[in-house]
Amino acid sequence: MSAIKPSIPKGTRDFLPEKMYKRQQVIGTIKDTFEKYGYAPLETPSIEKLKVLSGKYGDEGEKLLFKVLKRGTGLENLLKEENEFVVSEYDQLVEEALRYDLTVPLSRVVAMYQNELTMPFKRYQIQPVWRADRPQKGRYREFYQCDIDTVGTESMLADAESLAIVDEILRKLGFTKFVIRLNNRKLLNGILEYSEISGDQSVSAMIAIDKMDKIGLDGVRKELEGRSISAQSISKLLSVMEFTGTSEETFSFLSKTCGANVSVQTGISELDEIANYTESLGMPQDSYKIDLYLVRGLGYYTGPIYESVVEEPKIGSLTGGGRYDKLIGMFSGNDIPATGTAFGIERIIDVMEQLEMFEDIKTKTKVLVTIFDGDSIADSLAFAAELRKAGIATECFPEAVKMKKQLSYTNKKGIPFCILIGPDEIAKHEVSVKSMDSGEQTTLSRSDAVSFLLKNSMG
RNA sequence: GUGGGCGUAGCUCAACUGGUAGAGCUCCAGGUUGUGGUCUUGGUGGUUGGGGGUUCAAGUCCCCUCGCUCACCCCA
Repeated sequence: MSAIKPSIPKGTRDFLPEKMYKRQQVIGTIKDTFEKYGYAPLETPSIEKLKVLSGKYGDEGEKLLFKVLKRGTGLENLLKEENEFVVSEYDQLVEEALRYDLTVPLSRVVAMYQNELTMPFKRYQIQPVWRADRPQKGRYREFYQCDIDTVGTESMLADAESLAIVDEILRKLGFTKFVIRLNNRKLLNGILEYSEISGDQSVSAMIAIDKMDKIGLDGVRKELEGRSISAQSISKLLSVMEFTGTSEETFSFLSKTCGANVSVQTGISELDEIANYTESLGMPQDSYKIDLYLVRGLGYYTGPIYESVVEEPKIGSLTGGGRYDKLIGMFSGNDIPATGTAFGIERIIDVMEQLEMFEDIKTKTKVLVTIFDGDSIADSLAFAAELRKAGIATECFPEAVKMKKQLSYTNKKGIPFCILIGPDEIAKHEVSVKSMDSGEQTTLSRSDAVSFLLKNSMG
């Protein structure tokens, strides 16, 4: 038998049980919090029409779409030499693609089911998404996203709630050193207008600004120069961007310098509103900071934007989101405002592993019932059933092999207790309970054993 | 798409300037036929990613190719 060398596609992973327990723990915490705030679950198909996805993620994002080859294109015939295969239209080859994020599918859903959904529509969605980029640390081709979004309200209260939820979840998971960077696309646009940067140049400038945390202020300056933005604009832009201070100080500085610009003014008041609401919601005010350098992609954001980052280990953002008031309109024809945030659970888990924030769970089984020999199978199975009836996670070894082997299994699986039922126990209608931790073993009546295990294996 | 690093047992890795492929862990069996985790003895396990070249001789040098990985771009 010559085996195929087993492997999985790059950027994908298998999640073995020990890892799944960690993932479930994180996802469970996130889901519980979402529901506590009134968000309802939604799932959408893995594949979407290419038309739905394309044009939403910018040029770079477009390249990263996993496209699905249409059936019956005749492309297979390319393998036959005599066949000449010509495609005149791209969509002859592809009409579907794998979901790239959860926001665009949501927008599609809202547009499709407008009359069925009660607005404002608050939903959460936890599903895998796919991106065809080169994997690297903290970056995969298939990964899960957890999104919450509020659709149908322009209120900054919805944005503030997103921030509060991010803060609450990160804390619940055990993060202490994180910060939510907060900015506003309107504010950014206004600052660029003030700096007399417009059109293609403003997109270009935003890319440069976004690199701040990687290349520093001088690096940004060089980037801007390299992108042929006038010296005058650069100095005007950086004179604003350079400012550091508290939220209030930043707001008043911006009002003073470029507050005449309408976008700047709107941006500031939106952020100011958010700040007030988060405070009322009881969110610690040092959890976030205004960060004028935050840009967040170039797709569909129109208002407040935010992402949360940890200082160590060095990895991209853990969560990210913002307001996108125009996206749904691309499907529905009329604009429907929306805001929301995505949790990068892969990164959250990676970081939690690196910081050793998990308690290791090897199994959830509390008791293993051994099988002494062929004659005792019925007794073992019956007692296992009794334990399960009492709510104790119990497994029965599936073969009447040597005790040594059954105990070794129990030990390796990390199951805390095992039950031995041999001829002696059966005769007296008893069972022996062995603690794998201490090695202590006692023989009890069956009902005593159940209550003993109930007491010692819970919690 | 661009640039670096690395591919040897299931896993982690050795093998001096080319000279008979090795160790630890895992796994299996025994020491202990009703008892794990420690200890101890033995055993299984390889076309050195693949192909070609140089050489008396290649894991080692050269070329090609595939794969993994890190960084850039971009992003969760």
